[in-house]
Amino acid sequence: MSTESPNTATTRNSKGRQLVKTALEACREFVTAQQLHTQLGGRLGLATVYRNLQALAVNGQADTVRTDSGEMAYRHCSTAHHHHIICRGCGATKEITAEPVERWAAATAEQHGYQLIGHTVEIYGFCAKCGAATR
Amino acid sequence: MSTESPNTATTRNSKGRQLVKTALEACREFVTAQQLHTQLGGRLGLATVYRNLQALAVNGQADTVRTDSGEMAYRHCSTAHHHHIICRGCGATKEITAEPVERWAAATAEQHGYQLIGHTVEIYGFCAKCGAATR
DNA sequence: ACAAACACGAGAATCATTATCGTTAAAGCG
DNA sequence: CGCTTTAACGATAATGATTCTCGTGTTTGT
Repeated sequence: MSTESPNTATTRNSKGRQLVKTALEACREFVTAQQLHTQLGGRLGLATVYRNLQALAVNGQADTVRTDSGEMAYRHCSTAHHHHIICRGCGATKEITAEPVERWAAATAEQHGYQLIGHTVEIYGFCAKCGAATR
Repeated sequence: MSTESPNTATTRNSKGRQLVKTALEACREFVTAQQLHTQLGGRLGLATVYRNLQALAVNGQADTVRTDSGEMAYRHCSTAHHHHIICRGCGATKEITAEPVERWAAATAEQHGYQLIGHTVEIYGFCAKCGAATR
């Protein structure tokens, strides 16, 4: 080895690595490992999809979030991103932009001496319809 | 039944309900169902702990987040809350206050006709130490 | 082209969470 | 106050996502 062994990430330019990366870039949205595996139609083993997604995340080439149901979702990094507002009643989801938060996140990271990688923002509540039904 | 059946939430004032609620209030922090169950020392079945925590969450008496490892964590609602900035290198976590975001969340919810219940905000990056090691 | 190291695939193992179902105990009523 | 109804409990099985294992196939460096 040269200077220092990197980390958990994969290093080779293998079939699986290519497929996962390409497929992830093709999706403009967050996808789970399972979805990606299905989408690849068995051309790649499930475990391999997991491995490569993790590797991409570690290498900073993918962002990760947790879905509502606790699954991990990945998205290719350079995609313009947005956040969600979720209704606890009917599950309706709207995309929202969060520019003030983006700025705040950057500033806060800096304040604490962190190099910003990413952030997670979600708002949940009751939408107009469900809010009315609740009262 | 009287007017309308509520929802998935528990309605009775049962042993389990009491225990879970009290234990949750005692913790000032987020706890997982498993932790709470352990903490109760088997005085309550695991499934029951899950049931009651969910019920509290649905009733708006508890907030929920997902831990880094994907587990669900609950916290009694009225606790003053904060967010976290997490280092992807060493896992170090700092508490941060996010007043601007709180306000933004409230405003955004209103804009979309939602009754705000809660939100999730997390920032991740590399802390000063790990950031230096990476470059 | 060859050897060594890494990545792959298939399936087993984990672990949190949910569902099942017979039993126990609240709540309301006569 | 005892009875009936029905929600909640407990133990355990089932589910589902993710991780691990290990033998085999590929990529890389020389």
